[in-house]
Amino acid sequence: MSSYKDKKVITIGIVNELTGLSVRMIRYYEERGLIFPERSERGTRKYSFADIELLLEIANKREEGVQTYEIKQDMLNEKKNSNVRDKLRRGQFNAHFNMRK
Amino acid sequence: MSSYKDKKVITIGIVNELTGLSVRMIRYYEERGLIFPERSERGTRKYSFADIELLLEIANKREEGVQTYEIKQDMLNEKKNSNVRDKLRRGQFNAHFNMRK
DNA sequence: TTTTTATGTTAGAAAATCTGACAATAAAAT
DNA sequence: ATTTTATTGTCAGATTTTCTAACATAAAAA
Repeated sequence: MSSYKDKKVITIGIVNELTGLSVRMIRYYEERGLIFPERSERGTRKYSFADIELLLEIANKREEGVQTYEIKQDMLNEKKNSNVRDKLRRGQFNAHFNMRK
Repeated sequence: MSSYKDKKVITIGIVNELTGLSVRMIRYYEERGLIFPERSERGTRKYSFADIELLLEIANKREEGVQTYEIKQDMLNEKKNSNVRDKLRRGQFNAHFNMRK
């Protein structure tokens, strides 16, 4: 279940070191709804390795000129697709499409 | 190679949360040579998930009344044994014991 | 042309960490 | 029985890290 990859334990300074993204940009991508760090008791941000990988993908897309808004849409689509795949995998695909037949 | 488990990216406050050990104790176990966090540029400690697991083991042994010195010796022995296993696995066992035959 | 996006920078406050020291108790060693 | 070592806690002052909010600017989009 909760693997190391998904545990939110990394502070923003380390994320900066690991991604090369400025602290400003890391916060901005949060503001734009691309990442969702947790917060400690008194408000300091905590990221996971998964977040870091995501930030690296975001950085790549940004270098290609893709805007944060589009990146977000892409991410939402991917999530939707993976949900569909989940349903397929669970054999609910037919159940869904043949409900009334 | 460098998996998430071994990357030193976690600050001592988070280690405290994750292990329940006081910051004082975490530093003390370092002083006693049981753990080896890395340091950031200006000196703040950075731990890995592996370090955290080790700290939990240390905490267990301490609760059983084992002293840090003994814990360290145990760890050194385990390392030695795993080295022996490595050599065995590499087929160097016989080479070692039959050198002069 | 006006608005939005994407960053940088700065300022002041708050949070987190560091080292070193002193204290106290328990346990071990002599 | 006395002395020493081990294991924590706490405190103080300094340093580092992070936070929010604001202002600035160039490029891109509308």
